[in-house]
Amino acid sequence: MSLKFYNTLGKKKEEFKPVEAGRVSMYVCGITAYDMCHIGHARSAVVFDVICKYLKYKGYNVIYVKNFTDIDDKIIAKANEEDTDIIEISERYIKEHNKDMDEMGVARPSITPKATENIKGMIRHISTLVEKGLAYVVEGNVFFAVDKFKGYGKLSGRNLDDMLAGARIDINEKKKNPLDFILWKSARDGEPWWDSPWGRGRPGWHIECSVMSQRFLGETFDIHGGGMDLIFPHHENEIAQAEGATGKPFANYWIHNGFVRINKEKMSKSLGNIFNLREALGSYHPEVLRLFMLQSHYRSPVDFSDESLAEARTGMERFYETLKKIKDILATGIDFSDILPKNLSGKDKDVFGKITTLPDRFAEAMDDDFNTARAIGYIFDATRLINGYLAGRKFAPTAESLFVLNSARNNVKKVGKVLGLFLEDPDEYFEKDKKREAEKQGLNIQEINALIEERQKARTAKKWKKADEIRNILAKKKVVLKDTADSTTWKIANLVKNQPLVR
RNA sequence: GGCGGCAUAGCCAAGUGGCUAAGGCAGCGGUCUGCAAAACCGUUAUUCACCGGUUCGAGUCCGGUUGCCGCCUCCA
Repeated sequence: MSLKFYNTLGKKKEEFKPVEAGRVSMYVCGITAYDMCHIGHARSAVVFDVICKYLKYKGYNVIYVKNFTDIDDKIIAKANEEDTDIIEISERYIKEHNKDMDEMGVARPSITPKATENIKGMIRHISTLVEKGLAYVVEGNVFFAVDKFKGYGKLSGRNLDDMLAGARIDINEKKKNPLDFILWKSARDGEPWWDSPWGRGRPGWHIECSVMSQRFLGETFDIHGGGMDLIFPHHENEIAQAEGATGKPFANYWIHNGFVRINKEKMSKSLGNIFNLREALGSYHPEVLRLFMLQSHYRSPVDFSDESLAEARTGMERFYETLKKIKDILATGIDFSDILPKNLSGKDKDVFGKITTLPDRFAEAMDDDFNTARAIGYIFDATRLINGYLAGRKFAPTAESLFVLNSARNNVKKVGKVLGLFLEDPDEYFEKDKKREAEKQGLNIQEINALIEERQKARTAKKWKKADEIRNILAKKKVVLKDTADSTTWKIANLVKNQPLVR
């Protein structure tokens, strides 16, 4: 099967052909380290995490580079505010970023370069552009001359004339063309600086990505990614810088993820609706957040709300309920090590046959522009199949059925791993969920357990009235009980609108 | 002003020329259960914003209309 995905450069889905067979080189624009991550950073990270994991799942050897921007106006401003230096600021937020992303189940990229570790490379690159006549120096600043690079605009689908006609370009006296962008900024007082052929200064924003990607991946590499907002000007400028210097194609494929909205509004600082990732992780299991994000296509906008996240929690519960049932049945310890697929018959054979197609269906969906939404649909199908098998009157734990359930679980977990889902032990998952929800809704777990214990006594004595009374008390607190023959488990129902997403 | 995207059931959401328009949530009916919960079964879009066109055939392609959104300034 061949992988196709949407290439922003060609504006259509294209078959993926790596530069070097069996290897994929991928660069994604990371964060500017000056503040805590929000849910939008998380979406981008999850999207490219899944893409990277899927490429590996397909057998590619993937080198994934994601940078940290650690020199920038906002970092400098923050450092001044706190009377410290940019290193301390960027190191702090890189640490926080890593902490959050680790919790989100985002695997660390192969290489995470920082801009300040690549200044020499940037200076060399800028020098090349100046030598080639693509850049010019004005009072210690170096600008890229946009009209000297004929491909300018090919990624974002613009042309210079149209852009010049646009009203919102800041006029900088030093620029020959208002669309020219800065490669090297001369240092102002109190700013960090590096020596360069043009005097003391620091790099412009775009140059770092051209230089760091090519340093680790070569002049031409496979995939370059980032958020949709980066298409213009950032990625357009990266192409101009890189191809201008080398004369060779830069990245062959460009992938851009869609944006996050909060209650149907754009998430932005001015609207004050930034959904902080640390807070999100306090309110929702990371896999709930991932499931929600991955149920939409990566290029579509995704709209966070407490309702939509509550729905995702319900969905995640469904998966883990099934995984829990399988776990419990497997715990009976019946030995199924001698069972072969050809020994199966009837329902066992039927379910086994269907469940083993899951990885193929998963790959079919993922090969089509990383269609995680469709892939998740197939996992829901598989879940219903397993639950139906388990709920059937004829179901009994036998060597054959344990063999089938074990295969089912392996298949679900195999594809789940690519999406970063079902990584938790089911009992762990529900324990964590209870704790998190109890805290969110101000409930005391000890109290709940005490009431359940009291009710259990009533139940064994068949005092149903008393048992129902306690059920009702708990129901008012959104505690839902689940009775089995000799015990009771519980969970907390979704309580939407109690907890505003963004305060 | 320029460039681009989206519009599919109550809600979310797949679907990019052709078998019955995935899947989830919510709802309803049933099975199971002391009662519940979960699960399962059944049910919920003759129709894909609207109007034309291309085609044997369109949610899917083309043109237009309406509505929503993003980028063009730092932004994932």
